[in-house]
Amino acid sequence: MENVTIRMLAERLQLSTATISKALNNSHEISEETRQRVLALAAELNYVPNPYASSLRKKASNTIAVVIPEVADSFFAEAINGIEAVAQEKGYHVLIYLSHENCQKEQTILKDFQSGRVDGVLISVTTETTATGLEQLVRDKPVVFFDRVCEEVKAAKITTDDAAAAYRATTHLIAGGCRRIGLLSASRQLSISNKRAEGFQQALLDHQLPLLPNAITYCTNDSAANHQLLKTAFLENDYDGIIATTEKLSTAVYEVCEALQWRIPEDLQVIGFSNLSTARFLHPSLTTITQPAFEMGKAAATLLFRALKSNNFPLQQQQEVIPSSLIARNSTLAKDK
Amino acid sequence: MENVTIRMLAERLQLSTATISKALNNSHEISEETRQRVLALAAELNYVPNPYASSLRKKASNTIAVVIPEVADSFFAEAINGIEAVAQEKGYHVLIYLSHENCQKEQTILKDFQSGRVDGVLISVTTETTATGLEQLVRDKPVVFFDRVCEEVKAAKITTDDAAAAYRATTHLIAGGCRRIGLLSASRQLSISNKRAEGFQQALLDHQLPLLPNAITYCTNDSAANHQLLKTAFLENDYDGIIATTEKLSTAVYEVCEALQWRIPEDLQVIGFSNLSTARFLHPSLTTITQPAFEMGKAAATLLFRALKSNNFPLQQQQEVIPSSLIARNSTLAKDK
DNA sequence: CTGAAAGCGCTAACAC
DNA sequence: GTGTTAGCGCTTTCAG
Repeated sequence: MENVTIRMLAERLQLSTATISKALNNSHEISEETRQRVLALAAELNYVPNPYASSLRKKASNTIAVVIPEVADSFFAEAINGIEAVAQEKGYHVLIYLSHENCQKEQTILKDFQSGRVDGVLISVTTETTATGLEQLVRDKPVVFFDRVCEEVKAAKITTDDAAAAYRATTHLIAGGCRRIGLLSASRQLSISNKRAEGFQQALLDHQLPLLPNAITYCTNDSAANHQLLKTAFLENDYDGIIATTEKLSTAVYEVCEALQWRIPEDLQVIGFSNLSTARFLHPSLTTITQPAFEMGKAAATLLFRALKSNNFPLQQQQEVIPSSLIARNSTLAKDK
Repeated sequence: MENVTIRMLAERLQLSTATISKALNNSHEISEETRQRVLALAAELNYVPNPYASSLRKKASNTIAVVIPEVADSFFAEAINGIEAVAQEKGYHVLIYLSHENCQKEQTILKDFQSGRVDGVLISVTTETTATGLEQLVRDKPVVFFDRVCEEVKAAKITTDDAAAAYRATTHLIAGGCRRIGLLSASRQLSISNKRAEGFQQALLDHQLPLLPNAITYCTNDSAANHQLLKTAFLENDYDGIIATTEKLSTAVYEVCEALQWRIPEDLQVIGFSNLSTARFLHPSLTTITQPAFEMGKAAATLLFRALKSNNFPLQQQQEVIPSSLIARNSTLAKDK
């Protein structure tokens, strides 16, 4: 059976394609009676509209893009959930693009968006991203950054309280008796990484603790390389507390401690930014800064759809900070928050 | 700046749109010289083709759909990674749909595929799915099932060695001294669940162990309900070993054991189907059946693209079973494999 | 090697 | 209320 088109419906009902189109789109200029006839026949013939014909004509695709570095990270997985929930409700489709922490790939992806393939974009940038390409994208169409935002670009942003979270994490370690605290950062560029570093430094300052010369270790995307990097850093700096600012780095700390036979929390107290549902079952259970991943995805999508619905919504000025929470467990000694 | 179209290029170069189109598509009927001129101007004006116009005309979208129950599960997250890697390489786009374990939602999603929005579909069905709708889909366009396949439908399938894995898991528990083994199943319908159950039963049989009347607990998608269900099952059946056939159920077992103050592995040995990278750091470290998630996604996508490339590829007959592996850790007592 | 023309399926003006 | 017409931007015969 070949595809049923609006034209076939028109012929069968002795109506024009325009009428059919309007009837199917619940236009108010169509009488209830013909509307019903059209709908009935459409159902009978199992008519399914061709989205591309419609998109071409309307210059709107009912599709949004989600661009993230990777998906195998609880944060992004949950964020996608939040995004998809909203999109499904609004009848939008979700195209997913993984940049694999590769700025080049990200550029290629962004370039494609100039085609009109998507009506809007939700993006969390790579660790290497600069403003290049993003400025243009934001000018072209509705964009909402979430979590890993690009500071330089004026655009809608959903973030969590990065600096405050790191401040709290640091304070928590200090309360647990740590004096030589290290921070593992995912990037020198990423504003959220820098904010976390700032919160960390401020906390040290406020508690009259010196910033160790090698307090901050900048990690890469290569887990084997990171392992080596951390091992060296741990041995050289003799940390008594560490803050891992990503989920992967949190796991890496456990691996390295195992390799070095350092006990957590006796030899090293650990706090990690992580959304792992199993954090409480780790050995020892991991004290976490848990980000509101699902909510952030949902908030970002909601914002995007508001902009998609009304043109005069000042999207670029929207900024939302959703607080994270510190959950104290056994990888740190301070029991309060 | 309004969108650059093929027509604008044509006017500027005093050529026809047909020539431009051919030049851009590297048609061999175009002279190298004009091809270069066209490409140069396209680059200069930053021409980006409209994918929907092209799709409408060609009746092909260069887009595939991935339909999965959820994304917050390491298995699916890794599978997406595998899929996306292949798709990106082939220049395809990936639409993602979450069925949220809801058969109704899944139906709605499948229905949309009749529109020609996607050229092919990769799907892992919900725990409730029946053949309804799937038969039609498979008739309509290339489809590859992965992991959670639908037995009744004749179609390409990528699975892991479910029965064998469960058999091995059971044998492993028996080797560790378990005599009252329970299995936590995600579904009564799902063929992979049933195969796991079969492998389990066969192993008991082969080792002359009786199948407890309540050996198999069928869980739901509601984690609170599951928690209660497991608690009751654990107390009533006094298991000494348990096989959790999904990642979520594995975590649930840890939760319930904590609540009941049962020690793992002394009171209950646990083995879980899980791809969690942190399995080795759980307390106690979790013995797992680890599925080749990334490979399965990759294999499924590769198969789909083969079908998309050549029409006479007998896609529906393709079946691939990728073995899983048992990784013995401290939640079970047997140390061999 | 290049171009003219026809249309993919749908929608939006504008008539009637 | 319904129909006519003219495309959206691209690809594909088929002529030349």
